[in-house]
Amino acid sequence: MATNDDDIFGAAIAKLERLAKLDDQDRAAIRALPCDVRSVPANSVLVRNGEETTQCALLLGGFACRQRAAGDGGRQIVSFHLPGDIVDLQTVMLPRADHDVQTITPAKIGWMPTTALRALIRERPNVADALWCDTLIDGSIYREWVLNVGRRSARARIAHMLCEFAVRAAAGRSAPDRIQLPMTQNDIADATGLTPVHVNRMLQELDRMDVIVRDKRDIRITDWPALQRIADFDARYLHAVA
Amino acid sequence: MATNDDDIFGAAIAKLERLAKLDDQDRAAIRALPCDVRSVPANSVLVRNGEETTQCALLLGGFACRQRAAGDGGRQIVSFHLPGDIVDLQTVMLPRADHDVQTITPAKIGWMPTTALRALIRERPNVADALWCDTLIDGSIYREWVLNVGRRSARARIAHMLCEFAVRAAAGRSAPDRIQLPMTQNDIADATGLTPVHVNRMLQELDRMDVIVRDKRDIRITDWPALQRIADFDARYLHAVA
DNA sequence: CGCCCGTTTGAAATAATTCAACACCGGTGG
DNA sequence: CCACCGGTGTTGAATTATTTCAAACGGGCG
Repeated sequence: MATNDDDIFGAAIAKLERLAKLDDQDRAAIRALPCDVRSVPANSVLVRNGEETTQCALLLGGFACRQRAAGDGGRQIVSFHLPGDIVDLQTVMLPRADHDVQTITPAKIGWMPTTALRALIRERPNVADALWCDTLIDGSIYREWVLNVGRRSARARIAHMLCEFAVRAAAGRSAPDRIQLPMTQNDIADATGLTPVHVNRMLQELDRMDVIVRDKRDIRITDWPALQRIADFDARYLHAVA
Repeated sequence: MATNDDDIFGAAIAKLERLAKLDDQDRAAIRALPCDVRSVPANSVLVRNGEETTQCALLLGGFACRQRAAGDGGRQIVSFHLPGDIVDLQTVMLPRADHDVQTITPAKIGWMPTTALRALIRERPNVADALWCDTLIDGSIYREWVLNVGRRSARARIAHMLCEFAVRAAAGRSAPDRIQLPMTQNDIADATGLTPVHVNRMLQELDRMDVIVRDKRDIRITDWPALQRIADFDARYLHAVA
């Protein structure tokens, strides 16, 4: 079971394994999935609102975001995605996408036919459980985001986004203290429902408050408890991703 | 297959049937679900954040909302629920609740053991498909809400909430023109991330703009296209609930 | 070198909040 | 039967968080 260069499913399996018990057959079935690997530049659209899809994108490397466009041209990022995430699992059941998914860095994508995923789900109940858990956790994250943009101050929203990203990037490992943000301040603005200039000012404020220190997009969290407090962050909504 | 008084699953089955093909055995299996029916007053807590649950609540009559509490005492409603909704489906896979569910009117609830639901999902793939679709649509609605509170003006947020509620209440039937809101302006405020007084002013504004006319909580939509335009509402995110 | 993207800064404008008071209504109890 | 009461809705004025607009900076890259 050593991870070799071809084990593109490593991160994804590790993630699913945190959500449900998988046996050897389950793992083998996942590894047997046909998967077309491609490298794409930043800002590539992986899923487009309204389109019908026959392929599912597994994020193998790099970062992506899920977003909805407002009628006035504004956009709202509704989630960020890390390596190991199946970025459009809902197209397995709901073929017509209701939003966009876009890479925010250069990324490596594994494309899998939805039919193969569907078959996997029917044949491997454990995998189905894990994937269902995954969508439920996505739902939980969305709920937290509604709370975040709906009821928290600008400063708290940004702190919260940092907290979430830090613990998700840690992926089960502990104590996230340094994060390399893949997204621009503009992206943070679109994720928190704020203006880029206000995001900038709030980041400076968090810096002045000595809870983070910034070196461009490299952020060191110097006071994790304080950041959590400011953010009103309670990791339980992530359901033991940690 | 005539609906009798005991057919408490009518609304739920109708809803699932809109999401996936069900056969007679599927329907029979659903109807065979053990279900303990109770009437509860308004503001009853059905699911409490942090608690482990062994029962799932099916909303048979009345209305409920799903909400998260902010650390400062504020609350954010993240969705409303109508008769036929399984109000805490995620507890089937994720036993520990990450939010609250509360009735907003007197309601009739059918309590079902999660184990029975879990067994149903394992044995009836069609039902599993329908339920999965349902959770995916919930996710889509959450995404729309993130956009709503994150990027739209107060007026648009409230208009959007009205639009969504109107088409969901219509449940497949067309042209919703009159809706009886079950929630207070305070609830609307908590759902849109606004203040109760601002909600009040915006409702008045929509009234003055002649797109709705109000008689306490009874709202007649007099200009549906205009309301949709103001709301930036596009029903596709509801995925053919209509 | 020059250009573009992302970041930073300042000042003015505004949407929404806050606070406080009042009207209304159905229900409850004296 | 009336008086009171809490919850809901409404109004006004002052305050504030955030936006808007505009301009400048810096650094990586062709």
